Amino acid sequence: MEASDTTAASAARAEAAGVGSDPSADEGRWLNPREREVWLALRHLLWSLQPAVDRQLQRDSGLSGPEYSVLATLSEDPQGMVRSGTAAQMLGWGRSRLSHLLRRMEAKGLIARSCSPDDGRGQDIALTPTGQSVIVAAAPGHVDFVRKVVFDPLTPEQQDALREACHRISTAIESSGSCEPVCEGADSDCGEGPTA
Amino acid sequence: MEASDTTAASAARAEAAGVGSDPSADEGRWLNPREREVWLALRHLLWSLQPAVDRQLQRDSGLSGPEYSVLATLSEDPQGMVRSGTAAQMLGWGRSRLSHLLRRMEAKGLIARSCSPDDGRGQDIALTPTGQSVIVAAAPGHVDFVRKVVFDPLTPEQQDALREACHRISTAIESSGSCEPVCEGADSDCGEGPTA
DNA sequence: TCCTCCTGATTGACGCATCAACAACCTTTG
DNA sequence: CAAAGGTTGTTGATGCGTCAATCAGGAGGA
Repeated sequence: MEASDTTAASAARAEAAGVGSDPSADEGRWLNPREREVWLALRHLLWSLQPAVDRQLQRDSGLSGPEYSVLATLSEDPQGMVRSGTAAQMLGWGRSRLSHLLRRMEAKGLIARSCSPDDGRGQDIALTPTGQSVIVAAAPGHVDFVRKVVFDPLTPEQQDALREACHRISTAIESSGSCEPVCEGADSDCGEGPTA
Repeated sequence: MEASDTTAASAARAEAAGVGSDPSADEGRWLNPREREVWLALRHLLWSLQPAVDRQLQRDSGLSGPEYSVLATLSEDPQGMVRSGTAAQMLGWGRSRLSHLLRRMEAKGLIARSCSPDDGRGQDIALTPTGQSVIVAAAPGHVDFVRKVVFDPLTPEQQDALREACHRISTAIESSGSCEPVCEGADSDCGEGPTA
């Protein structure tokens, strides 16, 4: 199984080595065994779910996870056309990240970029027919996969508990400072389609 | 908030566009609103927790997340020295990934590599004094951060529910095929120190 | 011994994310 | 109108992960 890193053994070793800080001071310090199991389970999920989703998309549709997210975002828009910055906000990404990705996706013929008529700085991102057919073909398999790995193994009560826990942790992260990319985005409603 | 991609609206649009597959056939199809909330919450966590942990480490200790994991793994070993392949297995990583990372870490003076005496192919990875002091200095802040964002906002019952949900999803992923890197690893016990 | 096969580890190419400039374009203000 | 300042988006450098190819060392069989 994976290495741990949050409990007491190596702390003792660390302090024995003479560099650790005061053992009893500061916060609650190391995780107890029960907490450690929680953390390991969560970290394991973190390390496996996203790659698994990406793999499924790549294998079945030739799309990377981020590419799917962009296509899905566009496909959900009534206009089928979104300002670059708006898309970045909807996705909770930085402009730079989206720009790099859009360049690659444009080269693949998945999306098209055009200067916005009303604001010369803006870029309108639109789905090409290719992109349209790719996302439409990819979505059902993606949703099936999510259903299979996330929803099928959990009871509705467990699902709700998971949602609540995720919310609480996300909130704690946001109020802890160390975030900008994901947290800056608006908390408006979001589309309803083949969400990545 | 983020784009969705797993529910019905864009499906309708997709099918209206004439490329979607049979609407009523196949599996359970799109997520309902409740499920969608669960999925969005989970995905939000996926997108925010790992980066937040990485940021904290980078800011407070100048370490990347993976670097911390490697140092922690080494610091937990009684010998303070681990075979490269063993470490890869403990971390649930591919050899290649670890090799690239070790090269960079060696350049920074965090770890040292030496050929294994008994098996000429093997590499013994050891903590340098620098690496030792870096991990010892980094661990408390890392654990504090994990405690603050994951454990403080949850009741013990919620923590257990989270653990259970993570386990179930991870299991589903593993039995769904699309994984190798994380899942190949042994499920033996794991260390106890400053787990990343 | 020599050949084959397996395993351990490295390398190079590529996709992707982040950060720090930078360029282009509004918009506000004097 | 013109200068200042804020947006919007792009670019280049760098770090990181994956994949496929490769090299080096060890183990078993003729």
